[in-house]
Amino acid sequence: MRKPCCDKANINKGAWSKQEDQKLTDYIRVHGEGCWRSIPKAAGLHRCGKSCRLRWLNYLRPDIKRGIFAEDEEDLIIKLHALLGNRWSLIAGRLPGRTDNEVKNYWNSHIRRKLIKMGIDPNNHRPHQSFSRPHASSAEGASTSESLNKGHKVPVFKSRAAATHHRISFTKEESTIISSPPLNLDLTIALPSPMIGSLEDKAIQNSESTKTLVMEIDLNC
DNA sequence: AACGCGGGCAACCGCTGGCTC
DNA sequence: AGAGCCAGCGGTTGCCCGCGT
Repeated sequence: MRKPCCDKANINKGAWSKQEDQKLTDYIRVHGEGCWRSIPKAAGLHRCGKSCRLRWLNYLRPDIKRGIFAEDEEDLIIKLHALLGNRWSLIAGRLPGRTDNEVKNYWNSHIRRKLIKMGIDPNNHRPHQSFSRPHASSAEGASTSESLNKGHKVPVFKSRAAATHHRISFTKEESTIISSPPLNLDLTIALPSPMIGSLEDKAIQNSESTKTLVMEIDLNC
């Protein structure tokens, strides 16, 4: 049995006060991030380290972009979700100033609903009734990280892409998936391709190497 | 005006994987 | 080799607010 990450008796929970935010911000400005476990004590906060980390990363960091998502950001999230599944931190990494929590919330509250309305299964980005793989169809409602994170979903639809170039760095794994059949980005139905299966396998084989490749992708396709 | 309901968001919880000893 | 620690991640929860009745 693992020890709790902190002494729960002396720990504040719930919403952060302005004073707490200030203490954490001041501390990190002076000492920088890192060693979250020791930060609460050092900063004079009655919070657990995890809570401090979350507050900083999702709310207090100076480079966070807040407010509504632009259309091109939304398009990018959809495309990346088709590629990466529920790997929110990876998706957020491609959206400067956005946090994984924000992206996740936005997906669950806006995009997911929107896709369902359009008759697209948000879990596999395919139309609801057809072409659903057995393991994917079970994901309706509660999708498990197992089904989404480990199995790579292949992009089979496209949004009305904002006609912009995005300079994004991808891991080898991601770029393997991207590199061949070109992203069908028009919310149209793509027939399952044997090519795609082999690419998925290839991607999994390559996943050991996380060496990042920097590539330009043209989202106009 | 009061109430219920649903959406949005911040925060928590528990698991995982990497690292160290 | 394996046990323990830690940061990071994704899923889930709970609160708040706006809207409809």
